[in-house]
Amino acid sequence: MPRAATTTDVFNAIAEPRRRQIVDLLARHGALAVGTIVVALGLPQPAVSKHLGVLREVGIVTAAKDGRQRLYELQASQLKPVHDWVKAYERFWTQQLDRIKRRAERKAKERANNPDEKA
Amino acid sequence: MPRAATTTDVFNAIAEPRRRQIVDLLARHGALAVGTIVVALGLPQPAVSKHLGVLREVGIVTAAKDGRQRLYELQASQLKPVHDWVKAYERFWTQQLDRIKRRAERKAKERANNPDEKA
DNA sequence: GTATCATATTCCTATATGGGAATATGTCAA
DNA sequence: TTGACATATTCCCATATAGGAATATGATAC
Repeated sequence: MPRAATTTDVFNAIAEPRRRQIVDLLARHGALAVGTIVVALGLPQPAVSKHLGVLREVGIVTAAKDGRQRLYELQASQLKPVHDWVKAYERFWTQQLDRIKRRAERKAKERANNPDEKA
Repeated sequence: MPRAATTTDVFNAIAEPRRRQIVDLLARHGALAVGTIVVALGLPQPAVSKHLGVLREVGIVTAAKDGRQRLYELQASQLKPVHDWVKAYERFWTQQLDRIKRRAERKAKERANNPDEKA
């Protein structure tokens, strides 16, 4: 079996760096025309259209006609499954940071109590 | 250009549902032998070994020899980039939930004030 | 209608799968 | 050494790209 299609779920859709760039861009600027994205990312227009097609199929973006342009808007809520999954691991690095922080504070306190002691 | 390799970055590595299952399993149970994962997920052993190989290559897991077994341990901190990226979008659905909640509360208050009014 | 602008689609290609089967490697036990 | 056990690797295949080039579609202006 080959790899699952990028259009089957959000995890596959955002595995592509360019698609994440498009998402980021739409998050910063609201709805954008394809041409704007083309200019912003410096990619060929067909490439952008294809990536938008993938994002559209999984629901991460929606398109609205506007004259001869098409405005794409982010539907960020579709990213929630990714957030939910990875959030479960948040504690692993925040704990790590906490440990480092506490150790640093303890060391500082030791230094304060014993100013002449060597490391 | 084909799709990027699953070993190029964490986003690609976790795009595979089975690999996320393995990550979840290791998160719940600490270091596990390959055979344990095979039994837990009901996958063929070579499949599990291959997925572990991908996860190992991007650093999400590490392997330690233990007799004739190999114990795989999660390195959850490697998932931080994913969390960092998607966290930026958290506000989109929490805001949404806030709005829904506020609206529900407002409606409830209205009903309390006008018990006989129709919807 | 015709030319033009904006976007989507099609066709092609090289490549990266993920699964299954078979096999290789490595380790321990007798 | 030999055999059993645990895991990794190799080979093969069907499928899904992502990019480039060319073209199709759709809307607007003239």
